[in-house]
Amino acid sequence: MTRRVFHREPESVRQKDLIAATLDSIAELGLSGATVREVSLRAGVTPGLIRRYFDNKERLVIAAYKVFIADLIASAEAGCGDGPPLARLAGLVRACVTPPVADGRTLAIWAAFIGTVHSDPVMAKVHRDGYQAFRDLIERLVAEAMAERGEALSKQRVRQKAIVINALLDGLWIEISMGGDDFSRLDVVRIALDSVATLIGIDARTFRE
Amino acid sequence: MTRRVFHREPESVRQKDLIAATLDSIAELGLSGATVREVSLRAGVTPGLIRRYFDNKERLVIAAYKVFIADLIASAEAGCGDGPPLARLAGLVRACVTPPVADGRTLAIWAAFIGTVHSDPVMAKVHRDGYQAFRDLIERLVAEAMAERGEALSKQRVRQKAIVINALLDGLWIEISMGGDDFSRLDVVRIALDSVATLIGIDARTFRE
DNA sequence: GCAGTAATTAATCAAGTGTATAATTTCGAT
DNA sequence: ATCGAAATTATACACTTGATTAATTACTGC
Repeated sequence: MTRRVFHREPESVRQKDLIAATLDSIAELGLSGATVREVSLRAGVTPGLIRRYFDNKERLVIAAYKVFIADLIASAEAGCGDGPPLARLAGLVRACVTPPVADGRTLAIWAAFIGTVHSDPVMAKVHRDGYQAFRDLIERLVAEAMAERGEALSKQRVRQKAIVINALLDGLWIEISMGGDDFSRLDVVRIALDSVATLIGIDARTFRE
Repeated sequence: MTRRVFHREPESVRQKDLIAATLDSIAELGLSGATVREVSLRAGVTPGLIRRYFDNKERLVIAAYKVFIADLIASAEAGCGDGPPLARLAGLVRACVTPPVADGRTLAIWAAFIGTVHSDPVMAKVHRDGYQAFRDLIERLVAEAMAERGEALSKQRVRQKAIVINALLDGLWIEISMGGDDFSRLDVVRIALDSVATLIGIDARTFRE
């Protein structure tokens, strides 16, 4: 019986491949479908390698969660561009309600992970860190945007606005990604922008640029 | 070796007990922790009974999901009271951001279930039905509330407002239930009410009653 | 009281899981 | 070319899972 041929890969690409295979498995089969065998199969590798690179399956999942969240925030942040604050805030809003952030696959993976947060302290920490990073981003943008308009708000009020905007974006993101509703992409962006404009008390037309 | 003593129960109460045990298991241990053995242990019963009353473990989980969603919507609906439309909408908002709807355990169970929706068609249907029921409720309340204030909106605009309010409530619900932030209950209700008032374009003071 | 029926238990099974380890192969250094 | 170290595979193990079935028990109607 001849063994299967294989070729070596540097540690970084093997890790990346395994994480990608993990996220694929979770997206298609759910967390319970992301078994060691399924993941290694998708990565074109045998189960033993997972142990080599991640020790545990648990650590692989955690690593995958970290990468997933980092990519998600990076996508959102990339949508901001580098214009004036108000435009950056609008860019963030748009990014949150359009692919690749607002997307069925993304939501599926997010949902699978979220389901573990309450009963797994490590996953909880990963979640908390990512969540805080995102809300800090919003908070910063809101503060700068209001300052740009000459309306300096107290830290308290900025924080409250950020909380509400964050909640709205989260909710819209879920609704859109779930795909139950049948609004076109343009509608979605307009609704999101108008709502955020209303919430921070500026003119919708101004905000739409 | 003497067998353990047991007593018979009517079908309805056994089913209810098993479902309750399932939800408890999921809340504390996650979906993967809700094994047939764990559930039957919590229900004070042996694993065989699950098969008798639900055929599959899968059907038990689906039944539990249905009950969970129905209870959740019932809680929200109960918060509406039976006053005028605007007061009912305010009641709904308050209910969504306070226990037992906004609550760590509730969120944990919801999250666990949500993680299965994308890869399980049956769970997806249960979710869709519950989601639609909730948004219909909001849509109805918004329509009546606006009519009460003499501002009759087109179906389209009511629908859009309902989508946005629904998203905001979802997002706030998640934020609050997750418990990461440290706002007091009064703040939460006020923030939610003010935000919804702003979104539907009425005076916040009026809305707070 | 007693018999019969239905609920419940107990025990077992096959399949799938994560993990461990030894055997093999690849590939760079020499 | 070849040797040696490191990456990868193959195999096996112990355990947990959901499912199945036969034996037992509790309750109902008479």
